Amino acid sequence: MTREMPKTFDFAEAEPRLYEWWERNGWFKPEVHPDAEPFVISIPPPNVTGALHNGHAMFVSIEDMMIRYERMRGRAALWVPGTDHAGIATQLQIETMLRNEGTSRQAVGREEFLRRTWEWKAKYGGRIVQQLRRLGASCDWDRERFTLDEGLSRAVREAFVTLWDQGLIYRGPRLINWSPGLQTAVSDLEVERAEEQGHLYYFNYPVEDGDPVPVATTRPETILGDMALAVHPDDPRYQRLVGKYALVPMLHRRIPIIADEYVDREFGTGALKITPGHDPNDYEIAQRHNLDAINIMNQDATLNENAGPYQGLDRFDARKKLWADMEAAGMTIRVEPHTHVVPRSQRGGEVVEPLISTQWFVKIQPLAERAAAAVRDGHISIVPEHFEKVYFNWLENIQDWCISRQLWWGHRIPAWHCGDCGEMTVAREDPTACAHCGSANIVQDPDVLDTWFSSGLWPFSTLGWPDDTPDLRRYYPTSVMETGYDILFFWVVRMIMMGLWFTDKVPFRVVYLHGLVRDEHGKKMSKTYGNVIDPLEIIEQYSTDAMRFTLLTGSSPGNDMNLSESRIEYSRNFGNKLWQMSRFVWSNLDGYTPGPEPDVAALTLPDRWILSRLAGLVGNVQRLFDTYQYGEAGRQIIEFLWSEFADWYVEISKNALYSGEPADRERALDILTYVLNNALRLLHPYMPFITEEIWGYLPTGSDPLILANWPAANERHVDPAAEAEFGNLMELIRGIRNVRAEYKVEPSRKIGARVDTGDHPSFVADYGDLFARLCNVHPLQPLEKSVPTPEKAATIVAGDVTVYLPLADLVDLDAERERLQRDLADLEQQIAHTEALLQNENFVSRAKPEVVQRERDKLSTLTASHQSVKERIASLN
RNA sequence: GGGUGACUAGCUCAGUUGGUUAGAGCGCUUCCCUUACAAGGAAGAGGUCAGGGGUUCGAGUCCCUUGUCACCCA
Repeated sequence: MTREMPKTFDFAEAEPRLYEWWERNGWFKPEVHPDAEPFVISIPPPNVTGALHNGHAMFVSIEDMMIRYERMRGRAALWVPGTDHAGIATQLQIETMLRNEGTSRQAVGREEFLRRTWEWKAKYGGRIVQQLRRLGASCDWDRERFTLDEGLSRAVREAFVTLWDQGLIYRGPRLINWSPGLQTAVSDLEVERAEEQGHLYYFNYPVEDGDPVPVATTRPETILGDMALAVHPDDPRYQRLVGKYALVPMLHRRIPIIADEYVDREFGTGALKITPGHDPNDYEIAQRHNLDAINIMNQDATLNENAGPYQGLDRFDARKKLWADMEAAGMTIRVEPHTHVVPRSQRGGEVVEPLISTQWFVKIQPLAERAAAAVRDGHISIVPEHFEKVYFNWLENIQDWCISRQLWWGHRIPAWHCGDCGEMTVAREDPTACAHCGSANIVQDPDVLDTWFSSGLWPFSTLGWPDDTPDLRRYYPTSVMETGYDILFFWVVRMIMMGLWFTDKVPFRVVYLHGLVRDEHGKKMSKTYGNVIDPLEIIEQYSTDAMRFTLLTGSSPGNDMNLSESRIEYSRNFGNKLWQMSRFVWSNLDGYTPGPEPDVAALTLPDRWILSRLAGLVGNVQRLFDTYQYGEAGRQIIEFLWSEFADWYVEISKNALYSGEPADRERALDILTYVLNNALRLLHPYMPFITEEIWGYLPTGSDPLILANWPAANERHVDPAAEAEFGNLMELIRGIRNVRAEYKVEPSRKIGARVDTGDHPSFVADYGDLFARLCNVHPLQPLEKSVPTPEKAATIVAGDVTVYLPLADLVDLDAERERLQRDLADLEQQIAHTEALLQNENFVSRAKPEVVQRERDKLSTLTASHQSVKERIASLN
């Protein structure tokens, strides 16, 4: 070997270097396998001005693993990267910036505001993308897209105009969620509802020609918008009132008293004020009873002219003032503390007001039906499967989608209002005249589209749609959509709806959903708690590989993951272990040239054992990858490498390496490099950097690991007999170590060992050295059956092999008897269990033959051990 | 109110074709700086898999049910 392999892996130096090397050589591009079947993922586009968090780290880890795996399998793997303009989030950032400068978006105007936002994007837009690279993301950066770039904007227009032409987009006044702070409508999904401590206000509602009715409300200011009082039709308390009229407090507006089964007789006073303009349930009741709705609120949540004397007051001030006035008028009864559900904006956090506003909507039902069918008919499958139920449940109850936002940062709605005829012109190209009357007096609608409208087109717009591009033809539909379950409705469902609608194809065949990353005790990470783990800090301290491996092996599909630093440390430790075992192999390579694949016939038992275990591992990993169980696959790889390869095989190989026999050395190196080579390939999608670096030190040929072939299980290496026999050896060795520990034999003290080899006449010749190395014993001495067994010796039994450790000065015969009795009892219990199983005719006849055989084999081993232990105890008595 | 999931070792979690004596990390006990690795090695302790019922030769795993918790939707 020409290059010295350092004592430790300098990840901080190597990770950026390797990434740059891969990218420079074009290995992230699908063209490395020009004629292969494509495998495509569109990245969930992060907010263009955002900063990396654990959610990003999670999806990058999973998606990069999928991409690297498929690339190694020879597919034309394409991971399309990009970013999202994130309307509200970005606009908020710019507004904050302007506020800090002492100005505002209103003051600078729309054009200047957009200029500033693009400026900001140019400055910070690259940050998140650089951070994705730091995670090792093997995206094809030449295909990077941004939701507001020219091509994607055209896609948005195409989609909007198509839906409009199909009559699936309409504009009109509806009850929507209004965010007063952001001054925009938001969709149902962008509103978060949580229980909060508030008050329930009881008061007497005046009734025309009658006694007042007690009513309770949580939002007194909405009294000003009341359009009815409702009672339950079967409520004897209020039946006589139905058909009469009530008078709105302070405004004296006359409103009907109606009967509706929606009213809960148990809640409050059993009489319900109906405010259709400011409550979704009231809105529905009002529609049933043909009641009008009036809006009492301005866009900034102050009250408007419909609020009479309260016009101009902020909603919460109005609440106080109105209540004070009612109190003065003797109408109030009492105020109780009350827990109720408050809707808040997902972004701004302020209380969202339901109010009636003219907005643009997508008639969603036809799209939703196709989306549901695609999953129902198996054209798309969701992993884990139970999310399919969640998906259907949501689609069944779906409401029309409010797509207009009163923001400036986003795709402007391609609709022009005519100042002359009042008609609307919706067009792909900016029109100069009204399509209806030809007037040039047209003005574009000021609203922009919901960000999710453009993200809904992402899987095909990024590939060139609406143009019929080569990329679209080759790489669409994409293969897997991998993202967090928290945006299943926001994004995944909309991509499916829009994909089917505009391309007549599913946008992807598989939806893989991961869970949320929480802190080590399952709490949501938040700055206020101070429990945030910053992925970039983790990467700096522990390496990208450690971060990725932790996320990938610590999670299972659809389940939240608790991320703890101790787990990351463990991943780091494993990386070091991998480096060290590789370095050991490397340090023995001098003069070695890899021959053809190891010839099974010439191999020793440990060789056959490790190859068989490797073949089993590869088979298992394949099965697990096929079913998206990446976490379990990773755990099996680590287990194999650490607990089997390093702990056993590498140790054993030292005998062959240092024996002075060139053939032995050659053979051991064949196996060591073969196993390591395969393990590195299995591990590459999890820990791309350290595996690639190690690969470079081993005789692995000229290809980089990133382009190496994914391993296939070698059936010729499967050797159950070797596994069983070696398992027996392991049991003996562990037994000897155990005895040494129990009798407190100093680790450095070499002790004698005599062995009754049962049916293995060559046992001592074959495995003597192995025992000497692994449990520090003098060369094994065979013991003939006819010769009396050593007196003062500890005994270890495994199957028909018995090892005696003559520890005259240490062994206490009573203790030894007791120890053997424990073993015996344990064996008897197991024998009883196994015998019972085998005596059960149903088991023998109905269980799979291999299961029955396994039990039979086990019983015979147990019986042999039992026999030996019993004899030994007898001889000690 | 509708829906979904979770409950396994002290803590955090794996455990998907039902099949050895249920595993890991951290923590705990004892010992060891053995020439790849103390970010390590060796030996251990620790669980009636939330409770109950059922299907099955066999259940942590499938079904029903009760309880507790979490999340989503209204």
